[in-house]
Parts: sequence; structure tokens; C-alpha cells
Amino acid sequence: MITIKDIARAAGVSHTTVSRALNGSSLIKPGTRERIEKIASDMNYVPNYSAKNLVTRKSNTIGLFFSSIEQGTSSSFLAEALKGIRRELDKNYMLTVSGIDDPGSLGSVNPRRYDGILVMSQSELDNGFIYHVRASGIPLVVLNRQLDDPSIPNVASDDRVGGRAAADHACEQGHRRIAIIEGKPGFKSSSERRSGYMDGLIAHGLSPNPNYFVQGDYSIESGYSAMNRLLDLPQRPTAVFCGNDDMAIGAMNACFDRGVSIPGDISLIGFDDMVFARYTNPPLTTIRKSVAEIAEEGTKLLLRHMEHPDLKPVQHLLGSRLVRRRSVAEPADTGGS
Amino acid sequence: MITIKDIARAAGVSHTTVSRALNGSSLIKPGTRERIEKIASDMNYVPNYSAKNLVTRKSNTIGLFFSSIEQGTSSSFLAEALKGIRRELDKNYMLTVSGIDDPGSLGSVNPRRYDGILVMSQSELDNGFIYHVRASGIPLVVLNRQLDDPSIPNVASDDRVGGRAAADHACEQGHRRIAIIEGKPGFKSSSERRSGYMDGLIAHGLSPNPNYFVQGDYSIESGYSAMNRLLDLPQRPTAVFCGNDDMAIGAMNACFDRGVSIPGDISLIGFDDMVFARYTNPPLTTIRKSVAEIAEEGTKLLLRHMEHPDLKPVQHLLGSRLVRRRSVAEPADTGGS
DNA sequence: CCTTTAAATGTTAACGTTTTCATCATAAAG
DNA sequence: CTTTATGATGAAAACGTTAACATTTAAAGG
Repeated sequence: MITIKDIARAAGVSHTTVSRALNGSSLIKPGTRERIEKIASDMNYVPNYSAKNLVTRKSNTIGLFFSSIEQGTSSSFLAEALKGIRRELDKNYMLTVSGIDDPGSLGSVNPRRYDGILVMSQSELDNGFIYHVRASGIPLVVLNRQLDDPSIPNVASDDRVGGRAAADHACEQGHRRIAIIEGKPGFKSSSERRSGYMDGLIAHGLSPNPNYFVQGDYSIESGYSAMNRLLDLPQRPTAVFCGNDDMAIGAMNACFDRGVSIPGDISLIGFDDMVFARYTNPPLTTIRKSVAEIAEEGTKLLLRHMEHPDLKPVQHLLGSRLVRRRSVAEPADTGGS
Repeated sequence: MITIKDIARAAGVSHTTVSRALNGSSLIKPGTRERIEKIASDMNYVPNYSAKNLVTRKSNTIGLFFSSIEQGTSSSFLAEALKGIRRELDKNYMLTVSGIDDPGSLGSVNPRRYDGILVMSQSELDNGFIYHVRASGIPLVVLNRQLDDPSIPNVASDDRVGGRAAADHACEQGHRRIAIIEGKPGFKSSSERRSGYMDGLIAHGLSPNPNYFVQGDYSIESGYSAMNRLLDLPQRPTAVFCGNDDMAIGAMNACFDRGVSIPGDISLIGFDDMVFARYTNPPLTTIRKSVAEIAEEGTKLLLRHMEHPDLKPVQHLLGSRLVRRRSVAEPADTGGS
């Protein structure tokens, strides 16, 4: 394997000069630089990053840690997140991906291995890990989940605004009996989406009906059973806001199974706008939240924190907006006009 | 940051001894080892991997390269793959993820950065990259796509067997007019699945009807339009084998839109068994191919090749089998019994 | 032309490990 | 008791870079 010393020899200069030439130092004569660059590329030189990192005390890698990498459904998150991160990340950064709960994840977190860490978090269970990273002194940004602790840089979607948009839309279509299938209890996203939903109801002069709050846990199955409970109610809702698209799909399946037509009998609104939302039957009206965008913003933020270690942490909430498809109609008992 | 020299000082030995003790060398007195290990852990020592890698000429990282990381649909692949890889990978290996077409991917491929490389490939477009890796001398396994070149270690699903299983199932249900929506032209997986499909037809005494081969490209949209073409035929097929689940979903949507009932009017079979296959309406009968399993096998294989550099490359085809759900029924014009 | 200053290059040490080779005990063998 | 082997430790070099400091070269000023 060829090193800067080989190049130095070939160019008749010292290896320091080569190092400088290759790293764009300003104190190299343009002619010399070009000559060295030419030789380096002719010789197919690639730098040894271990050596480089050893002396610069960097690792050139940023780590993405994922909660519940073992979980099935929200898997498209990962691809999206990667997409967003890569867009922002300088091309010679390495990006590693690990599960927060992978054995060894905790131990691997040290400043020599990571220049910065992104945590794609889904639940408060990740807090232990997050604080461990914080304690290690590595620049850190938490993605995807709204944090209560303002001392940690954080990028997430504005779940409350999204919930509000969903409720508003249902109200504007004329619905008055609007239920909600809630996300996992204890999750910030669940409570924020619920708050937004209630905001919307109240803004339209509706008072929330306790029967219309039913618990889910963000899984397809939970959406299915939650919807069944709703359908068992003596007075069914005419619209249901589901805490995420997965549950909306579960809810749809429950309706299919019981012969309830969407949106004829019941309107449905999801949250996330995952790829398949567009291909359900009927296509799902939902709240778009862009994981890629969150990841992108988060990466920018992380990079800034890496450069300026004592930047003030901020919480950055990205807008979420309604995308209308065909799972919402006017309620039957309100009539067409 | 604390180093082995600090530990050496604290223990009153040389740093060499510390290095040996911490790396399980056999020439250290058990007592000394324990003492040193205790001190190291008390001092919260973590090794500097840059230094380590510099001298051992390893990188301790394996790279996963993904084709079309920018593409939307098959995104759940990534999560699955990661799952499988992590299961096999020693906990202190780093795993990086990059897109094959990320700028800089090619340049980053050098033996100092990766001890081994996994390519999750979807198309022949990746060949350039694959051969570049091979030329660099890094141990390599190509996942997910069946390779023609036997000189590269390869793990994929047995697409032909899967296609055969799909056709067999349709035949056994009594179908005689069975169409296929093919995958992307030029992809090995497309032609293998088609071959399997034809094998099945022929084994049941059916001769393939040219009208029943229609082109798709693995995207949802292509499934949609392909199915429309099939529905326009004067004599419609009674069953359709789709090259993957995405296209099956597109096909389903086409049927919905034209009021064609599944499986009442037409039966549908997919390929992949992605998460949502279970939640379409009706639930999709499909061929299960486990990406996680492929990734797992591939990682094992890679690890073996890293240890024994001149192991013979093998091609490993993993079985794929039918999972019956509710998108297939007996054909209407054949009658119930 | 000589001095001063700036620009370009070179020397050497460092980064934190592992590894080769040497040294020193200690125990076994004579 | 010596010698010899062996088991445990240490010293020094090496890995491929960058960085601090020193030196040379070239340009400018008088």
C-alpha cells in the first residue's frame, strides 16, 4: 500500500510537503501542488485514515443510532433517515448505523469512535442511551421525538400542529363525531397529536367525547382492535383520526372485515404519510411528516454543533401538513349540502 | 483521555504488558492480568481504535452498500438487512451504510477503511461497483441478487423456485389462464421468476400464452398499468402472478378502480412477502423471501472469507416458499367442485 | 550587493497501539 | 550449586499521518 512517503520520494520533496499539498494548505506553491496531486493520483494513493485520525483526534465517522431496529413496521423510517442524512453529510464522513439496544452499543460510544451522534428516537426508553452519549461529551442531536429537556439539540415534527390539522380537516368536512385512536401511551408524540386534535375540536366548538378516545400503540394490530372498539359503540363516530398510518391501515382492515365503507360510513385520517398511504383502498388522507427532512435538518444541526462545541442547543419542530386523498368524505347524516 | 501508558504507570508495569494483558495474550501471569484489567476498568479505559487499526492494518468496520438508497419502495429491505447482519456481526465491528451511487462511494472503497464489504444489490447497474470492490481486494459478498459470475460469493433467494411455487399454486387451485406481470427487464430476478413460472405452467400441462406476459418494472405504478393492460384483454386471465409485492399492490389498485373483485374475479400472487402484504385487502398470497435471512447468511459467509482469504467463492440460494392468504381462490368459470 | 521579510519547504516529534527482540527471573535438571 | 530451559516482562521500533519548529529560497528595499 502506498503512503505519502512514497509520493514524496517520487516527487523529490519531503512527506510533509506532500501532506500539505494534498490537504490544501495555503503555503504550497501552486506548481508543486499540482505536480504532487498528479503523482498521487497516478500512484493511486489513498490516505490511511487510521493514521490520519490518530493524529487529528477525529474519527471521521458519525453514528446513527436507531431505537427498535428489531421492530418491523416503521422500517421505512430507516431508509428515509439515511437519505436525509447523506444529503447533508460530507462525502468522506463514514456513517454507521446501530440499534440502541444492540449489545455493545453503549460501550462503543466514545469520542474516539464518533465525531458526532444522531439518535433516531421513538420512545422515552431511549433516554438512558441519550444521556450516556451526552455524558461522553460527543456532539449529539436527537431526531424524530420531541424532547422535554431543552439542553439537548432536537429535531422533530410538530405533532401538535399535525393533530390540529387533522381535526380541523374533519371538522371542515362537516364531521361532529370525531374519534381518535391514540399512539403508544407515554410517548410524547401520542400526547402531542392528541393535544392538537383537541385544539382542533375546541376551535370548532366541539367538546371532546370521552368515548371517542381509544388507546393504540402505533402498531397495525392495535389500530385494528381500536377500530373494532369504536365500531362497537352505540353511537359510532363519523370520522377517526389515527395516530399514525400503520394504525390507520389496521383500522381500515377492521372496517373491511365488518363491511363498513370508507369513506362512505366512516372517514379516516392517518399520520406520517408513508409510502403505502397512497395505495391503500381508498388512498389514505393523512398528515405528512417527512423523516428525510427531519434527518436532514438534524444533520445540519449536528454538523454545526461539531464545529462550534458551545452552541446553544435548540429544539427545531418541522411543520406537518395535511395531504388529502380519498379516505375522508362528508358525513352521511349531514347530507350533501 | 486515558491510554495504556497511564494504566501502565498506575500498575507499575510497562505499557507492553498492559497491551498484552488487555488483549488476552497467554504470556501474562494471571495475577498481573487481573490487576491490570481491574485498573483499566476503574480508570474507564477505552482503547483508541485509530492507533490499534494503524498497527494491525485492520479497520474493524464492514461496509454495507445499498443500491438505490434513494428509491422509495423497497425501503424495508434496509431495515431487514441490517437486522440480519447485526445478528451475525461481532459486537465491536462497526457497520457503515452507504449508497452505491453516493458520491464518493467508489473512492472510499479501500482496504484500509473496510475489512469486508456487503453489497445489497438490486440490479446489474451495480456491477461496476462490485468489480471495483473485487479489484481492491477487499473480501466481498453480494446479497439479494443472483450473480452470473461464479467467482464472487453470493447469497440470494431462489427466485426460480419461488416463481415455480406461485405458478404451481395457481394451477392447483384450478386456474388455467395465468398471467405474469414481470419485473424490471434485464434483472436476473425477473427472468428467474419468469422461468419458474413457466416451469410450473408446463409441469401442469399448460402452454404459456404470449398475451399473458406483461412487462413491469417492480414499481407500484408499473403493476397498476400492467394490470390494466391485462384487464383490457378480450379473454382475461383468472390469476396473475406479480413479480413482487409492490406490483401486486399496484395491480390490486387497478382492480379496485375497475370494479374487479379479488379473488372473486381474479386471483393475485405476489413475491417478497413484505410487511404490508398481510394488510392489503384482501391479504396478499405471496412468496416469502427473507431479506434478513439472506443478510444473515451473507454476513456469515463474509466473515469466513475474511478469515480465510482464499476460500472458494460459492453461490448460496435460499429457499422461498408460498404463504397463502386470501388473494387466491378457485377460478369462477371452473366452478366450486 | 547586502539586509530584511515573506514564502516555500524540510526536520523532527508526536498520536496510541502492537510487535519483535532482548532481558530477567524462576524453576527444573544435572 | 551451576546450568539450562522456560515463563514473564520490558525496550525500542514501527504503523502513516499532522503539526511545531527550523531552515532555505526568493523577493523587495535600501
